[in-house]
Amino acid sequence: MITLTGVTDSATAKGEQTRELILSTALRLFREQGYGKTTMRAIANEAGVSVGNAYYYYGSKDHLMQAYYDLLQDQHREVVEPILAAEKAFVPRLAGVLRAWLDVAAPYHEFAGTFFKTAADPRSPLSPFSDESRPARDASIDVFRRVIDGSDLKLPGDLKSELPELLWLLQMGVVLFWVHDRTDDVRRTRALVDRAVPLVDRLLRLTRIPGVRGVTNDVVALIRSIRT
Amino acid sequence: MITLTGVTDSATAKGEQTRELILSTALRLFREQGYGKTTMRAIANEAGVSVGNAYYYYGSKDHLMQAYYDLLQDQHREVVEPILAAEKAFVPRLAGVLRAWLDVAAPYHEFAGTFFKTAADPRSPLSPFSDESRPARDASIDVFRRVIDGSDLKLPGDLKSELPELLWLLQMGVVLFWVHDRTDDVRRTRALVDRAVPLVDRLLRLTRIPGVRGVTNDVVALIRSIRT
DNA sequence: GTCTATAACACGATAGAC
DNA sequence: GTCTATCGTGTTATAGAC
Repeated sequence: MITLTGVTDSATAKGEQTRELILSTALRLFREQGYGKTTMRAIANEAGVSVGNAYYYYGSKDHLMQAYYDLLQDQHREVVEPILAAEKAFVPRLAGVLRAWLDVAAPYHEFAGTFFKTAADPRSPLSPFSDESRPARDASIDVFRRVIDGSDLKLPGDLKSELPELLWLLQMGVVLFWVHDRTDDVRRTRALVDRAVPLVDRLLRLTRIPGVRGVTNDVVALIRSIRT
Repeated sequence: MITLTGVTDSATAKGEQTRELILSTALRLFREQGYGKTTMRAIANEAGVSVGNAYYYYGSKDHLMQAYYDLLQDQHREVVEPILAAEKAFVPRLAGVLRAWLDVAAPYHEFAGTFFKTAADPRSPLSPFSDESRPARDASIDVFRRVIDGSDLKLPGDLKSELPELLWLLQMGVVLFWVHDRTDDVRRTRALVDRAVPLVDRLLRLTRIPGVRGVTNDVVALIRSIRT
C-alpha cells in the first residue's frame, strides 16, 4: 500500500491482512460449529495468531459478529445493483432486494440466530437501533430508498419519504421470520416474501382511495412523531 | 402443604419456598444492579443458598428471566380483569390492556432489554416463538381474544379470528419500543399506545370499504398460511 | 504499530458427595 | 435437596519482541 508520504505502508497493510484473516477464520468456525461452540482460543489458534492479537483487532467475540453483519450488508448492496438496474416496476424491485438478502445470508443461516440474540439487546452497540449502527442502518435504508425512487410507484410525498424506513422494518420482520425458519432452503421465508411483496404494493395503492387517505396521513404523522 | 395421601408434604413445600426465595432474590438484584452485573454467585449468596442449589431450581440464569416473564404475564392477566369488566368499547379495552402491561412491567424496565435478548434466540426454549413457551404465549393471546370478544367491534369472521394473534404481535412491537425508550416514565411509549390504538381501530373499520375488503382477505390468507 | 506468550480473573455451568 | 469443588470460556493483564 502506498501512502501520501510515498512510503510503503506495509505495517498497515499487514495489519489489515491479519484483521481479515481473523474475521474469515472466525466466520468459518462459526459456520462449522456454531457461534456458541467456537472459542476465542480456537479462532486465534486456527488463524495462527495469539488470543491477544485477536482482541487487538476485535474488542470482543460479539464484535466479530458485528463485522460479519457489516460484510453482509456490503455484499447485499453489491448483489442488488443489477436488480435495481434491470427492473423498473416496484414489485420485482422490492422482491428482488429481499430475495437477494436471503441469498447472501444463506451460508450463515445456522448461526444467525446468535447475531439476532446480541442484536436484540437495546444497550448493545450491535442493536440495529443503536447509534453505533446508524451508518450501517442508513446504508441499508438507502437501498430501499433506491427501490422506491427508481420505480413506477406513485405515492403522496409524505408517505413516500417515510417508506424507505418502513420497508427496512419490513425486512427486519423478514429476517426475524428467516431466523426461525427451519425448512429446506428457507422455503417458507421465500414464500413469505413472494406473497407479501405484492400485498405491500396493493396496500400502498389503496392509499389513493379517499376514505383511506385520512387514516394514512395519521399513520404517517404517528411514524414521524415516533422517530424524533 | 397437605397432599392426597394425607401426609404433610413438607419436602415439596420447602422446595417451593426455596424456589421462590431464589427467584425473588434474583429479581431484586436484577432490579438493583441490572442483569449483567448480577452474578449467579451473588444471587445464591444473597438468598443464603449454594450456587448448585440455584441451578437445581433454575437451569440457567436465563431461566430466571423466563420465570420473571411468566410472573409478569400472570400479574398482567390479573390487573386486566377490572378493565375488561368495565369497558365495552374496543379502543379503551385495547389501550387499557396495553397500558396495564407498561405499569406491571415498569419496575423491571431497566433490565428488561436482557429478556428481549434471550427471547430473540430462535433455538432457545425461552423464545416467545418456541414450542416451550406456547402455553405462556397462548395465555397472552387469549387476553387479546377477550379484548375483542367483549367489545363492540364488528368484523368479518376470518379477520376476527386472526386478530388476537395480530394484537399480540402489536404488543411485541410496543415492547420492543418500550425496551428502547429512555424517557421518564416511558412517556414516549405511552404516547405511542395512546395514538396507535385509535389508529388500529380506524384501520380495522376500513376493512368494510369494498375496495379494501379484497386486500384484507389476502392479508388474512397470508397470515393463515404463515402459521401452519 | 503489530504481535506473541502466558498467566490470571470472573462468571456461568456442572459433577458428584452427602 | 443441598453442598463444595471444579471446569470451560470470555476477557484482561503483563511483559516484552520485532
